[in-house]
Amino acid sequence: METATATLDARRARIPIALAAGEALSPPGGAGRQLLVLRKGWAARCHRLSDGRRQISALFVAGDLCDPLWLAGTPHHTVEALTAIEAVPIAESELQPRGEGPADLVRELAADVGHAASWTVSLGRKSALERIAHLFCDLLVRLGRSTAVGRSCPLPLSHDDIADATGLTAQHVQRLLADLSGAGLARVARHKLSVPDFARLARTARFDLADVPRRPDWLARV
Amino acid sequence: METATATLDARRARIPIALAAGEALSPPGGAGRQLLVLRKGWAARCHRLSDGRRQISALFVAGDLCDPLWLAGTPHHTVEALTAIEAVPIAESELQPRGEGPADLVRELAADVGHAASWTVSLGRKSALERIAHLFCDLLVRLGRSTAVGRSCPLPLSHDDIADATGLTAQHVQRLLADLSGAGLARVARHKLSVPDFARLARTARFDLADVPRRPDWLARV
DNA sequence: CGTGAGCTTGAATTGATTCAATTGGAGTGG
DNA sequence: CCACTCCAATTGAATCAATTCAAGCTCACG
Repeated sequence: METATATLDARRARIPIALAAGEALSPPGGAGRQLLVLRKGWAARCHRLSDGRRQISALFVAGDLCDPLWLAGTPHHTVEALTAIEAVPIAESELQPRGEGPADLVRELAADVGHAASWTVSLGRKSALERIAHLFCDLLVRLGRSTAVGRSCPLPLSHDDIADATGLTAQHVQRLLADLSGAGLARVARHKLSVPDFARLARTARFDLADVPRRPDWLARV
Repeated sequence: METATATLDARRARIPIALAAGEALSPPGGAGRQLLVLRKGWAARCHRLSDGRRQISALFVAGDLCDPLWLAGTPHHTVEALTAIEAVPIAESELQPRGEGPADLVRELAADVGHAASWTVSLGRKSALERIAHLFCDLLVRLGRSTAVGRSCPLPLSHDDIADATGLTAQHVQRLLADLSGAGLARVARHKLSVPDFARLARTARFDLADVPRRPDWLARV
């Protein structure tokens, strides 16, 4: 009983980490390997080639476990805050399944593998327009804005960010955003994404809902 | 003591699954979720878009855990044998960390996420030539053929397969293989890949060894 | 042998990039 | 309140990488 209370207190005492846009996130130190649970803001996992080309391989939004890749060993990438960030550290040991706990880190990571695979499909076989539409669908779903008919969500991404996530150039992104807007599929203005008809956007993106990992409840409670 | 022996016997009694080239692998039934450890042959995780476009998001070779994605839930992809296959089932429970066991499935999956990210970078930001070179480097390393200077490995992939893994067309793959061969970087003939100078190929591919998951020892012992 | 899948080659086309300005908007300081 | 700056967004033109379409070719296998 005392131990349980102590643990609870320790959790309540968890100190949030705050970062400004542009700063880099790194695995918090402390006993054992640690990850972050993103509370507020957006972050991106960035990879840079020797000649400067950049690719974003994952976007993190509030509620996401960040960064699963830190569990694999020496990171060869950076995680950059795209907006002001607030995050709380969580030890790997707290994420392991134990006793009655539903802490299914394995399922979470497997879902991440699936999510990464769907980006692979997008980058490998979809047209530029489909890729951007796919990205928007993915984000709407993950932000929990996909159940209503008229949908919108914040989109604190520059054209450069979108380009680096979709493997395009910022100029081409700009042209395609104009196309999407003209077709009434999606409109981006002032860091806000509006999608009048999600199903139609999903169809043009050939987007599959099953590819997006649903967030496990236990993560929100740590 | 008796329990340990029984477990050992059960493991020895594990019945290998054999499949011919072209057949589809599926998660073996039985108590609990099960995966396969590939013993012989090659397989590919394939995704198909509604209009027929195909993307390969992972290649599996002997020793690989196949398919981690089965742990995530309803699979929305297929795993196809590219050659004749031999594989043994393994229960998820056997892969969980327990007591003294080093069965670190979490680390394994995290490494898979990293591996997927490196494909994302490849597809998103590398040229067609770099992508193919990247694929070859990746395979050489995973097949354990990367430590010598003159290297070669079996390559039971058609141009179509390579194209679907790299997001290109078979015709373009053909032209680039000719280029690679002409540049003395890699030669493919009769289902065999030969690389005279791995370091040079890795450099043109901007390939990073750290992106390739090293196979944990315990997997070979199940 | 004959046959067909996979490989090879060429020419025309397209989707996306690159380069080069120009415009717009938010923030700063006078 | 207005100039000034800076960065992001927009637009156009030229170029390029990769695709598409269309033949042939080769060779492993029945």
